[in-house]
Amino acid sequence: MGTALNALKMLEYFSNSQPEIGLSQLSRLSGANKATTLRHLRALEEFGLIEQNPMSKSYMIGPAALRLAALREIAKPGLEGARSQMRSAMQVVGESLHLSLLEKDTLKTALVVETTQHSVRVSLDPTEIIPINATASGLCMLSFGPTFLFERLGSDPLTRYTDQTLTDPDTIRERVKLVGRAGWANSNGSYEDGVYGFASPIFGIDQIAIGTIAIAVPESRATSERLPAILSSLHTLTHELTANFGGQIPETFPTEFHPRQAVDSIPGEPRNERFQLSEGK
Amino acid sequence: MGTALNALKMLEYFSNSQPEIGLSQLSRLSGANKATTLRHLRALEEFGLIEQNPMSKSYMIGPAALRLAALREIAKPGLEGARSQMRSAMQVVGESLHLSLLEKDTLKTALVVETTQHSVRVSLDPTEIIPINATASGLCMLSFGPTFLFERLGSDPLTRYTDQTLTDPDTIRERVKLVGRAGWANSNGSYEDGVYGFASPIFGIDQIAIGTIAIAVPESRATSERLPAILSSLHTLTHELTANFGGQIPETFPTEFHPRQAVDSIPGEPRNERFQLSEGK
DNA sequence: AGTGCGTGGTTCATTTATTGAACCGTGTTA
DNA sequence: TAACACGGTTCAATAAATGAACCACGCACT
Repeated sequence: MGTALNALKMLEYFSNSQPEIGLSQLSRLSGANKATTLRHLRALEEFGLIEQNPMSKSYMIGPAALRLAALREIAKPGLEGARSQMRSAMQVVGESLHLSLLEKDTLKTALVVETTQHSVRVSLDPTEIIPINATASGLCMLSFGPTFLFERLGSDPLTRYTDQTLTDPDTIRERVKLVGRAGWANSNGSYEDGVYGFASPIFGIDQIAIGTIAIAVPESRATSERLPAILSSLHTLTHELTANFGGQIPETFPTEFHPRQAVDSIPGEPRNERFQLSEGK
Repeated sequence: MGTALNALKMLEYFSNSQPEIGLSQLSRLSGANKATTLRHLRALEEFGLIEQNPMSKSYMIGPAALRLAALREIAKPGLEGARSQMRSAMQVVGESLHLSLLEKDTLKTALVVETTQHSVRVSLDPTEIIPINATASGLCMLSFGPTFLFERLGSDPLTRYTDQTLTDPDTIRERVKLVGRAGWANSNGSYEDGVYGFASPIFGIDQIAIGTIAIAVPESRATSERLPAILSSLHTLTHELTANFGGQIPETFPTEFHPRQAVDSIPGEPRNERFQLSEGK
């Protein structure tokens, strides 16, 4: 059941590393018979979603993809799509959300959705540049974003915002490693006192983060029982937003987010009803 | 025959003016049964090429389009695709081809493919800005491009390049009208003496020209018997390149190019073995 | 309240297109 | 020269797509 879908699935096997695929190879990859593979390719080709290299006889994604993408942008401009996804996530977790995108070499706020459920909320300036050393989003970007961000860490002095702010490049590198394993990052008052941040990456087509999605929780609501809900929202947002922007999640990316994999805690603070984030390390 | 293709054809009905379509309406548009329409949409939705607005229940192009477009750019970057299409056209007509794209408000050379079949050929400087009043490409752009180009015609003085160059805005407007009906434009030595130019538009997603494709013929080979071949090459190039850049041909665009619809001739020159371009007017 | 119409979506017997093993011709490699 | 992998084709068997009728819902107009 679902011939059309099976045909479309042929498109899944094209990737950055393998933009052209031959008939037999695609037949092997998809597990379908060579004849059916060919039929599917022909159908896709007629529509323009597949193009055959007349020399090598191998197949690649066709120009119709561009037309559809342009139409998509009309139907749902990138940020509009992101906004509605963030809104529905906001309904679930009841906290403010914050989408930032990497522009050149700085992480900039692209979209803010504030919670409508609480009067005490984290309000963020939408014009702000996100400091890479002081926020969960920044750690995420260092871990999943372009390597140059990580490499030149510490070449410029890191600004201190609160007494929790990380300013030592080496400790930041350590945390970034943990973020890479966990898939998400958190920060506790390292940018603004009383604000707990949780962030996960949004990937581009090349499986490198193009931005982050973050949930900001005021200290008063930062109880550990709410953490699983936050993380699961974050996880689905990473997938939805990556899809929304036309990106691709790396295969190595965690399939779920574990509360115990937090990278930041409040040193010296006794375990209490607040997030106990680093006990599992 | 071709279920997958029928499913994909559902995507054809989405447009700038109609980015969201409901089930019944799409069923009517496509002529397919409502049940099959729904099945197709479901298949496309599962792949991500269709997304349903949960509120209005109507459908729109999905985020997978963006992913595919990004893959397409990897497999065949826009200009690379254009180059190979121009090469094969060059093999057919045996003349130099010239792709220009509108950048801001000037028409710039993007790609030049010179003929390999003749030693006498038209060579074009690839860094050149194409004067809109003196070339076939310019006339095409005025006719099919953004309206502001046409509207502010004559607000700046028009440069004269040869004694054939058009510098009077009113006569240019007259020619542009003809080009709009014909679908293609020609120029005879209005930019450089001895060069016959033939151009047709390349359309963007909004059915407005984003550039032009031109064939440049040296006077020595400008015989009228070669005109049909040139025009048919131009016509297929308009379609291929428009597809290559993800654009869409307007419904009103001519389905073929007629030699008699030429807009430019050599005033005063007797009819001879050269192109007799305006005799049909 | 009721009536009619348009909507999105479902059902199931009928029809029709999809499927895949085997096959062909060609080019490459050993 | 022989074996192999490639792209592509054939055709009987089969499994999937199809569409008329139908349902439930919402809305506008009497």
